[in-house]
Amino acid sequence: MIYSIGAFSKVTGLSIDTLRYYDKEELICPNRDGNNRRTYTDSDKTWVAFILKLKETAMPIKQIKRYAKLRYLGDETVEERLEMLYDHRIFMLDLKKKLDENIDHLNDKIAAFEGKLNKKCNKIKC
Amino acid sequence: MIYSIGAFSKVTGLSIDTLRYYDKEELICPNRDGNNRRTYTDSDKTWVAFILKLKETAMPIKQIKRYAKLRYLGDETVEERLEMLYDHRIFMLDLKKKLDENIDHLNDKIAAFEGKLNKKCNKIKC
DNA sequence: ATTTGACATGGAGTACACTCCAGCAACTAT
DNA sequence: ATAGTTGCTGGAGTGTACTCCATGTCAAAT
Repeated sequence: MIYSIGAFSKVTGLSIDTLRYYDKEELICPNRDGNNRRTYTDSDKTWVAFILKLKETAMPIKQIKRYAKLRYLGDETVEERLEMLYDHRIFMLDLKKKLDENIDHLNDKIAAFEGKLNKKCNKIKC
Repeated sequence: MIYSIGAFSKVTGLSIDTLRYYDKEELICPNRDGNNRRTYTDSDKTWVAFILKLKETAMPIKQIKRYAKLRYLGDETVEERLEMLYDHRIFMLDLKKKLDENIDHLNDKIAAFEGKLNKKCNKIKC
């Protein structure tokens, strides 16, 4: 299956401008047809899904770009990419730890507020 | 305990420029001394710690600002702030879900890569 | 034949969250 | 008294990740 930029925009949810921006940044490198128009494949679709996952966990474009470069270089770069993924896993586990702590903190905060509200309610007899 | 902007910058780890920016944005509103210099208190320290937690979980400045406004208005705004915290908790739990999914996905990806590497190793007999 | 529509490019503009700088005031140490 | 340090303001500049725009090409529809 081959997609024009408009069709690909629809299936990925990325805007046409964003796709062109990603092309310029060499994040997603589509082929071109006889009229110099970008042609995207299903393999690009898989790749976009992965990029979006990396982005969801705050991997900056530059780093994704580095990964993309390695990916386009082929199988010889598997080790290097694996290293990147190991690093990213550490980053994500750290993020998860922080997030869990923050959720705990938020729960404490909410409990404190609820206590405060109850006292207030008692005072005004409701 | 009262802190000058420089001292407060050191205890919070926020740069002097950031503190002035947060003041301008009405996120942290320090008092001023006779020479119009900002004076921060220990209560501001607690507040900064909370702001940093909100920021760590991607709450945008504008939203923190709204919270700050309510906070400076005093106890009558507790209900409203509690609402914001409830919303933020939902946001954070959602973030956590996404993050957990992404970690799972990353683990799968890593496992796939490791399999690929092993095959390669077998091919070249190492 | 011309209009329409999707696509192309280069470059400007935007939002966010800072970060830096020029120019000035006031206290502090020598 | 002069230099140094710390602080003040307003405004400009930075990096990231888009987003928008003017202008132009090409194939298909009318």
